[in-house]
Amino acid sequence: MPELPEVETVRRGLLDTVLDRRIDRVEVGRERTVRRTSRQALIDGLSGVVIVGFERRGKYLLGSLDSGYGLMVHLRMSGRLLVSPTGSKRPAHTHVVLTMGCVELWFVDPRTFGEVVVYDPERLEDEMPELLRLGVDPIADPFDADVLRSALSGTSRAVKTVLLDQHRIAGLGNIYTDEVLHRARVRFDRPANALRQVEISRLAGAITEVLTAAIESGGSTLDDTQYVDVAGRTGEFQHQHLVYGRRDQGCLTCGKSVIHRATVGGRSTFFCPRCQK
DNA sequence: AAACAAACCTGTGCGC
DNA sequence: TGCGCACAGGTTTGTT
Repeated sequence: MPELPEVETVRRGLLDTVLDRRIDRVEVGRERTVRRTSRQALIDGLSGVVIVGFERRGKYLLGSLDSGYGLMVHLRMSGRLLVSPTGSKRPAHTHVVLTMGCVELWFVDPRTFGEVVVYDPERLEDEMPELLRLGVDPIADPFDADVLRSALSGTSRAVKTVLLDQHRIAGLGNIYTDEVLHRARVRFDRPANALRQVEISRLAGAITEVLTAAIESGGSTLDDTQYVDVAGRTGEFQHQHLVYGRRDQGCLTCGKSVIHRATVGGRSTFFCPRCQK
């Protein structure tokens, strides 16, 4: 579910609600959520601790603890972080609860693909190796056509597949990849290393513009309302989707074709065959 | 190297 | 109403 704009929206919500609050109680329901370490490791790592910062790398949410340790949360497909008054009724699938005085932070995750981990930033290679392998973050890092050209170089895989590869570019998922390719007028199945310079420039511009606009809109909430921010509010960027989920509907860009659906790497892909070459 | 499938889970929506 | 199936925003792993 959540891609870069949704994770960024959650990050900003956490800065406003739980930053600098001491964690006085840690509850872990489903141990699967803390499978990388253990229930006890999370309790020991967070009890009595203050979260003093939140950063984001791609879809990874990273908290800094006053103990010197780090807190990593990945929402994967169905994870949500919600902040509520202490004692509120918890939704189904609430697997972790951090009580911080008058508020509680809940990690809710029906499909249990998500993760919550306390790690030692000095031992990243052992404890959070994937963080070291993430590619450029188009919002958090300097990003332009040259950076994108390097990220796309050396592979003939379909450009959509490469944009989804978190080792090359961190943060794009299935929704935003399709939206970006449409706005750049590039077909999803073009070999990444065969794009012309002008196309790479359009793509870089579209990535920055779409992600920035989506963050301003608080992310995208689809019909199932799976994604909401820490206060339970929906995003609004879905109203600006031009292709995602619009199979057989008229193209909003050219008005002359309809949106087609294909499958790439097992993922649904939406595009306009007339606009995207 | 790349394409594909399966794995991890639960919920929802659809056709019948 | 109920049943079975397809499908879902992510990522890793293993197989052709």
